[in-house]
Amino acid sequence: MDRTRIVDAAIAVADESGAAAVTMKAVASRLGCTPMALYRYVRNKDGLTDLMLDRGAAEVPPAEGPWRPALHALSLETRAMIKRHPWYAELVHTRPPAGPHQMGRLEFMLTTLTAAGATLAEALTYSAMLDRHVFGSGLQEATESRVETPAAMTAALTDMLARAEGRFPNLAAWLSAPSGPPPDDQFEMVLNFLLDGIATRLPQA
Amino acid sequence: MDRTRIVDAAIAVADESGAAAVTMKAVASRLGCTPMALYRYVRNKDGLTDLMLDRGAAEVPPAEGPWRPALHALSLETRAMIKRHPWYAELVHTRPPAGPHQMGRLEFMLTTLTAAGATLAEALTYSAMLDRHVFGSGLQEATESRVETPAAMTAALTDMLARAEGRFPNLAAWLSAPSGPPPDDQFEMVLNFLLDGIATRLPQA
DNA sequence: ACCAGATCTATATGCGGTATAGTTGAGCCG
DNA sequence: CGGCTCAACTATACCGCATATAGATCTGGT
Repeated sequence: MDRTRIVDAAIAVADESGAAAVTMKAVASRLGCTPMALYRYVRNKDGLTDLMLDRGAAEVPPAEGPWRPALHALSLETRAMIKRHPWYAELVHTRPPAGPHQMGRLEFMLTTLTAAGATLAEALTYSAMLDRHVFGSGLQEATESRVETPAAMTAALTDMLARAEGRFPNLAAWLSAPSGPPPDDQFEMVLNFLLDGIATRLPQA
Repeated sequence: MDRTRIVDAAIAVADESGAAAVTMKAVASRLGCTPMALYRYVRNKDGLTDLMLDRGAAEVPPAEGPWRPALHALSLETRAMIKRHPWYAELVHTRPPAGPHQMGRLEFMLTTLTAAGATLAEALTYSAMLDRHVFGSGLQEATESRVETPAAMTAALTDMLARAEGRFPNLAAWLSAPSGPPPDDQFEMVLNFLLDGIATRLPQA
């Protein structure tokens, strides 16, 4: 029994049942021990969360090359990681990003952007901006897939239409016939908005 | 005693002590009653959260005019509301936006964008994108102001530099001398990136 | 054989939300 | 005016959570 196995178990629980299911008891019972046994290897639950988050960050490979394709790839890789681990988007906002792989990932973004001519402060702003998009999209999609089950949506719709006769025509129209590009395309589009914005602020190469 | 007073009390608690401090007991004791008394007026804690969120949305005035200034103003007004109520950014991701004022706000964005030539699906995509930025920025700033107290930052910095000799030079440089534009300017910059992106996709007027 | 420390278990505390079962008081009806 | 009813509120209890504290067990070293 060691840290690694505990984090493995915690991630397994989270992958299967969501961030809220990660309880000390759940992790312990998956390892066949008592909850208190975990505390020999982990300071407390926040510490376990930190380890989970850093493990997620470790799954994101950096990409070499010019800043734009590199950051584009990093964003997609991060998004892919979040798709494998939807809990990541729920937890990342609850803890500071102090794990070594999390810091390594940020350091990579900073290096890439400063190499392209950004100041350090600008690089941080841009990195935070990209991460907000990546994590925010992930969180929204995770939330939607949990909340917008057809039954709930239909119920909400009926309720709303009944109560607010015609006050929300656009909303009602969309709810009665949801449409739009798939999430990956939306993600890509906004990512390009952001990268375009960065491009206009970098010194011309 | 009625719903209004309960939501007032809950918001007061959250304004003073953060979202986590909003407990049924805390709200009740502020009203001088027992926690169970609240359940006569509120289905459960999620219901109270919904009411708080809708009250926040009610504080955001819509803006008339062409789509770009209108959405720009709406974003700034929403940001201003979040500054008054930092808990908003923490809670908005935990519940579906089903309150009437929340729906009204979204309906306003959809109306504005479709009037400018966007399809309904595009309008939803753009609205979600803008909200991600507004709420994400708010959340990040709220989190930072709670976590990045000088003491904690210095501790983390020292720790990190000691352990990871030179592995994160950019990060270390910034932590030892934080710099950069104020949050409002960063917010404004990214907002303009997003509005620029929308502009390129709308049919030319 | 025995001790010390590491590892794990058992138990208990306190805080959440909330179900259930009173209790109280105001109005109404005979 | 006494008693009924119902709404509003309180008291208590339960469960699940993290985790403090105090054992128990096991293991290697002398």
